[in-house]
Amino acid sequence: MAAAVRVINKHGLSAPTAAIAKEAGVANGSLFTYFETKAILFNQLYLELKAEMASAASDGLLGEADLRERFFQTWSNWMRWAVFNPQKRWALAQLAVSDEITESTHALGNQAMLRIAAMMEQVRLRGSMREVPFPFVAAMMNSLAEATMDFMVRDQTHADIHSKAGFEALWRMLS
Amino acid sequence: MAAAVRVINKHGLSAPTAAIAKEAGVANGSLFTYFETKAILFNQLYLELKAEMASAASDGLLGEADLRERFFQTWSNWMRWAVFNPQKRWALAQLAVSDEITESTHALGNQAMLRIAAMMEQVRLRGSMREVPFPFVAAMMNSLAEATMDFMVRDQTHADIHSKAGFEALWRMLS
Amino acid sequence: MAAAVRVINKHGLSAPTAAIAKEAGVANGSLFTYFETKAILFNQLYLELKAEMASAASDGLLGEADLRERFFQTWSNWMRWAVFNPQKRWALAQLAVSDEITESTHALGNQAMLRIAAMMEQVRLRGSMREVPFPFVAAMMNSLAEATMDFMVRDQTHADIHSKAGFEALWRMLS
Amino acid sequence: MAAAVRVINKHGLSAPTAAIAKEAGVANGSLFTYFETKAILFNQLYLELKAEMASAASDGLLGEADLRERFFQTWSNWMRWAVFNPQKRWALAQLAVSDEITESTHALGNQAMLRIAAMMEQVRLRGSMREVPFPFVAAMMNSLAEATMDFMVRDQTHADIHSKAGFEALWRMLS
DNA sequence: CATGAATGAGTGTTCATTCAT
DNA sequence: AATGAATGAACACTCATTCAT
Repeated sequence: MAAAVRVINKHGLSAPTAAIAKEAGVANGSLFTYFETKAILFNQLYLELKAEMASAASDGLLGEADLRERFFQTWSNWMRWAVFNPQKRWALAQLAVSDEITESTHALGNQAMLRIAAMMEQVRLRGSMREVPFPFVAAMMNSLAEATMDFMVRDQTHADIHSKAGFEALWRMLS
Repeated sequence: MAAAVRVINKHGLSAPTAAIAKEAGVANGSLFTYFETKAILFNQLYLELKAEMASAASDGLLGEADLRERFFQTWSNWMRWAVFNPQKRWALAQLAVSDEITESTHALGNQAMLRIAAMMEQVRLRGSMREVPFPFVAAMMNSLAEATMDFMVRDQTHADIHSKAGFEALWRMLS
Repeated sequence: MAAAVRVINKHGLSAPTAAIAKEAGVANGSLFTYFETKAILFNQLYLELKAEMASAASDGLLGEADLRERFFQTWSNWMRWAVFNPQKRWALAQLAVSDEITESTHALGNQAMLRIAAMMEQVRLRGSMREVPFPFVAAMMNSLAEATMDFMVRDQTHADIHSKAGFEALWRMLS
Repeated sequence: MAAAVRVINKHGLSAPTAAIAKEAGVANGSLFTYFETKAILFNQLYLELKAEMASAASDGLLGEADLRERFFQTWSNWMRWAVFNPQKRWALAQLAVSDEITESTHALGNQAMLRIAAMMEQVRLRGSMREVPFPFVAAMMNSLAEATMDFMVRDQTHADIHSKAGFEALWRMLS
């Protein structure tokens, strides 16, 4: 998987399976012992990366803090993961838009984000977007997160400022 | 170009040039009379679609209305174009994330969005995001637009409601 | 023809007809008004270059001088032409080994060399190679000439010395 | 390699890799498992053929015989190889003038001829060409050999006579 | 289970030649 | 006669996948 991330960063999604195998230090064909298909490998990688990202976001949450604080901390974790794992993030972003990732994989991936989504849900239900369908709002949150990550990676010196700005924009949107 | 849009919707960006040529009703090699390279074709297509989208968004603007109204109308036009041209939008979205599209093409594409960006700028400068860099805010607007379009296309019955919800979320974010 | 020489020097014998036409300042298809086929163009070019080379070799011959002197002058002219027309010579050399040049073209090309051959013949008939078939000896002379030209072009500073050495080798061979 | 020789004889240097693969009884793409590139295949083939030719020439040399005899035997072997391997020789000749063969391959190829060259060198140093640069003389010897081979192949009935005539011409030239 | 050579369909691109204007 | 857009066969090379060892 780590090898796949590296090779995807070099070659995009057209990364040859042979290159991935080589990077992983196994033989050409061995890759297909573990993943019947390139598409299967990619779907699995997508889930793994999404899970890692979600888990990183939920890291070290203090239960007692108030909602905004906890939400912000989650958001910060999320953004930090992106900045410290640019290769993984890039691979994840590429996979997310690829048509190799099936509908059901996308659905499974969203489940990994459940804890973050739940937090957002609390904010949403008491704000202006209470009538807007949950998946729509979730998609918007995601898209703001993506935009923020992009900007943080591009301008790392002010990464924290951008992260904060992104969160505040999200919060305002949900309020 | 139209043929390319159709074939990209069928095959993704790995659409064979031969398929595009056939769809366009010309010979295999004729495609390369007009576009030296597949990448050149894609870059040009990206610009064309982006321009069409931007122009559709700016359509029939009433100069006298107040800012929010004019912004909303632009947004509505934008969203409507997406809903009525799902294939073009899909192709555009695919192209936007492709690494075949050069930096300079992206820059040129953004120029097409100048009028929309200018409108957003007016809102931004008098709101909470006045300190946030313009390109960051533009990226956020774009990402909200994308999310909204996705949702509208998926649930066309309530397209108008979603469009409105998307706009209001954007407005709140900028306020 | 001149255009063809230039383009052949750039691209070898796989020189696109389109490039030749462009270099000649005529349209793509016009080339085929004058030469039905690329092969026909090449055969004609071969003859033209060979004729030019032969004519250059025979230039300004003094009838009164003795055989060796006249032969040497011819040889010198020949070599000089090669050094001063490296592009033409290169094209001619390429064409000579190409399988696009027909047997009959080769035969015609040899006729252009008749005056040089005749001179060689005089030397041959009174020397050690009097029993060796004429075409064989002609081929040998030619091959020595080619080798000499190559060396002269590669080391132009001592072109004259190499030319002389080549001639003397030839003369010794024929003696 | 043998397949390549055969196909080059049929199609010239524009021999399709697919044809070579088929002739070799392997799949289209397998060829590229062994030779990354058509050019690499050709360079390698050139070296192999040149080495074979050189080795054939040096075959069964008697150390005791005098220089002229040994040189003649080498020459005879060389010529015999050409007559008995016309396809290989043709391929080698084509490759030698192709611009696919790199400078360094040519250099390596010449090393294969070292033993023959050394013998020639002995003759040269005691004869009229002692002042002429070695590579020039080597090129001349080669060109005479080529001319002789051509003639032998064309008129096989008198192959031996032509071979002898060629050698004597060379010897005279070097004397 | 691991290997890596073999496969062959598929791809972007080139180019000699044609032909309507 | 001149044009140059159109043609489509041809080609080198790639790569996911298989399978004998």
